[in-house]
Amino acid sequence: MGKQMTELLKGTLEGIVLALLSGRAAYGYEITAWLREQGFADIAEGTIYALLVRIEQRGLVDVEKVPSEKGPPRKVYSLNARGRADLAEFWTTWGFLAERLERLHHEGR
Amino acid sequence: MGKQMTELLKGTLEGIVLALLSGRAAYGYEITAWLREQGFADIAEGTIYALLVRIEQRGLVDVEKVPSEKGPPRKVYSLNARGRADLAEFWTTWGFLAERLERLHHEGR
DNA sequence: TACCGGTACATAGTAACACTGAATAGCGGG
DNA sequence: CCCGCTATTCAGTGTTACTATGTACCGGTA
Repeated sequence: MGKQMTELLKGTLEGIVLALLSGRAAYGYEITAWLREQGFADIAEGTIYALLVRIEQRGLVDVEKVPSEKGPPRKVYSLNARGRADLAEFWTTWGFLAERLERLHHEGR
Repeated sequence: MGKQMTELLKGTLEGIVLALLSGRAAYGYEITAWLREQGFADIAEGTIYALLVRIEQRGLVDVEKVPSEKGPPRKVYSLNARGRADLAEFWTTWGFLAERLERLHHEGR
């Protein structure tokens, strides 16, 4: 993956995962697979698991262990109230940034 | 500044500065002031100077020392060919990300 | 039985970046 | 003569994503 993408993902990736979880509960392996489908081909599993640990420790998600038919038990994450508040704040921050970049891009300033 | 903004700026700030320099040459103090005008109120001066050192060492900009009437000499940065190539790549990467986030935001997935 | 591939999670170490807080230095005005 | 504005630099810190593994459970197959 490009170095630029790596740096741009810092901060963004968490928002992406929170946004996904706002739609439906999911577990790490599933999230990784979904990201790959979305075109984020090279996001390492370890990255996602580390991110999930972080947002859990910050109290943004609720966790439930669910047995799997095909392997070790899944840790299913779902967004709670604090997570939704954090996501809303993320969209605000992102919107601010995206607006300014869009302007920069098209004005060629 | 919000922690989210701090993280979102990683990678983005460099693109912003490169975009600015693609329009006109500028020096650190001036860039900081311009960013504040654009609404990035709390970007530390030290951050910009460190960024300028980085892009200079990567050979994305040309530097010229210009005496100032009001203080120590200015280091004026201008985008060169490699910088323009890097900026183009940045816009591609940014576009990919922005598109996916826009979709996530409006589909509520 | 023994092995392998797919599922699923975890972690130690590294690199990159923005921030904090301070120091240095030139210049003009009160 | 010091204060404020201009202008740059740097050491130390925290956060994040990546690399590279390791662990573990399961079903199928030779």
